[in-house]
Amino acid sequence: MSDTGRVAHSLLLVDDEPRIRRVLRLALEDEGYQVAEAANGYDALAALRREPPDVVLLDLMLPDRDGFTVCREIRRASDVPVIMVTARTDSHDVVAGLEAGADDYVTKPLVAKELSARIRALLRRVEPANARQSDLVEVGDLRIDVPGAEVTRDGEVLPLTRTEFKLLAELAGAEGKVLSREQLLSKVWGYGYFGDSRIVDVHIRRLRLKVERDPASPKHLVTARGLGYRLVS
Amino acid sequence: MSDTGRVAHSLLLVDDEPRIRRVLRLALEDEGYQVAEAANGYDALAALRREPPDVVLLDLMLPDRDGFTVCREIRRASDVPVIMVTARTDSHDVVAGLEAGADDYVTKPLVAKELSARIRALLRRVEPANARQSDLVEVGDLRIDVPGAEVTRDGEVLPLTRTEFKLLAELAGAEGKVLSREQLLSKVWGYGYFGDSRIVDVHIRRLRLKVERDPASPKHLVTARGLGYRLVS
DNA sequence: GCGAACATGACGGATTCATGACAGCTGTCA
DNA sequence: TGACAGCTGTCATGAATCCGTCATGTTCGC
Repeated sequence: MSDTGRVAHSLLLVDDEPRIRRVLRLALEDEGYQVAEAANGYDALAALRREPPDVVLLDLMLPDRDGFTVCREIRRASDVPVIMVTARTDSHDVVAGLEAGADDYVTKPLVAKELSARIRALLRRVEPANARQSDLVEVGDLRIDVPGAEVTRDGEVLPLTRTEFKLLAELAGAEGKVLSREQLLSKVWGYGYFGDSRIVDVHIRRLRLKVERDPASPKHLVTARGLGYRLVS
Repeated sequence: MSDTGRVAHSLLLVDDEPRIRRVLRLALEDEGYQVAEAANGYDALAALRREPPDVVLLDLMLPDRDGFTVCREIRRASDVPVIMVTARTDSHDVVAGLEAGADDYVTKPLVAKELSARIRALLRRVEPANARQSDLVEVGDLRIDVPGAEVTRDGEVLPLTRTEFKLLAELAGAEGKVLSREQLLSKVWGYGYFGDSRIVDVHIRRLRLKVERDPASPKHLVTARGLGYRLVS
């Protein structure tokens, strides 16, 4: 539960004013965060899928899209914590921001210590949920070693590729729940992948060929027709 | 996935001013929450043990102990979401409140809509972790695993299709209440569906064939002539 | 007994998924 | 650098099965 020995938390700072970014970045780095920047909504979404941060700090006034829209777009594929950081203090904006999916809403001028405290409070709430994925998952005769990126059956290592492993690990982390193609796409391929969702089918097949004893009638990687796939013991 | 049919969320309102409690209670009940009250830290902790709420609203100025202390005491025994509600706007207090374990910190004078939005944002973040229990519905000898999209009887999996499953899950969520064809149409088929409502009959039949031991005289999926259908144990 | 409401069985179109093939890309190793 | 193997995403095809509709039979309430 404690943060000892943990790597610095990463933030994505989205604001169109270079000066504000600079000030905030310095203040936040001072607080021990690792800060990435984006100047508009488009860049933010790209950065998000390239390297998902622990928290997004989102300004409302952006050159391309407004922050509400960007927030909704983020939420469409990601659960990343979002804090709206803006000069607009009107209560309607606060409500709109939170309704758009933001977790918190703070107004400029900012006090760095307070922002940092709010980030910590949010991380405290979110971290346990992320940590819930245990390091070793056993499903039927499969042992999935997540940090080791290795899957064994009867002590024998199965030669999975990276994508195959990430896919299997996601399904294993969901404890038998059905995951839709879209969920799997955003988790395995990353948020913002726009290709055909049939790619999931293909990789499920490749996984089955390696993981299932009889790939023609899969026991573990089960199809939920019209819904997605799930992993069962 | 949706909250349809969910009971109201419960709040515990901790403030020593009866007048403020009254105003807040009315405003929050108006927003659809179920509100309990406590006038001091001692009562708050007792109420928390007796009947844990979904969210605690905690004033800083309390007659017995200050809010920071109460918050820390709450945290010692519970992960319940806490929002500090206070007149003290000083940034140091905000930081202290959040460091004491609060999830959010809002200052009076309050805008009910904003407070409500912040409560919703917090619940949105917390709910998925708590949701795990209500995911499994048992009706008679049927076990309906909603996230797993699976129904079992005597440990045996019933091969339901997507529509059949959604239909059964809706009926199961209503606990013996009669649901009209129109209600079922809008919940299972979605609001935009304009076809014949007899489609419900057909799927009820298909469900009976798979779910009922004697489909000719259904025990669970009961017809309410002229009204709709209901699921009974 | 009559009409309305529901049950039943059948059918064709539409979805959805499995499967195998293939070309582009990436990283590796000589 | 160039060859090469392995990984990835795309596509076409075919099979399975699901779904909405309809016609007809049955039951229920009055």
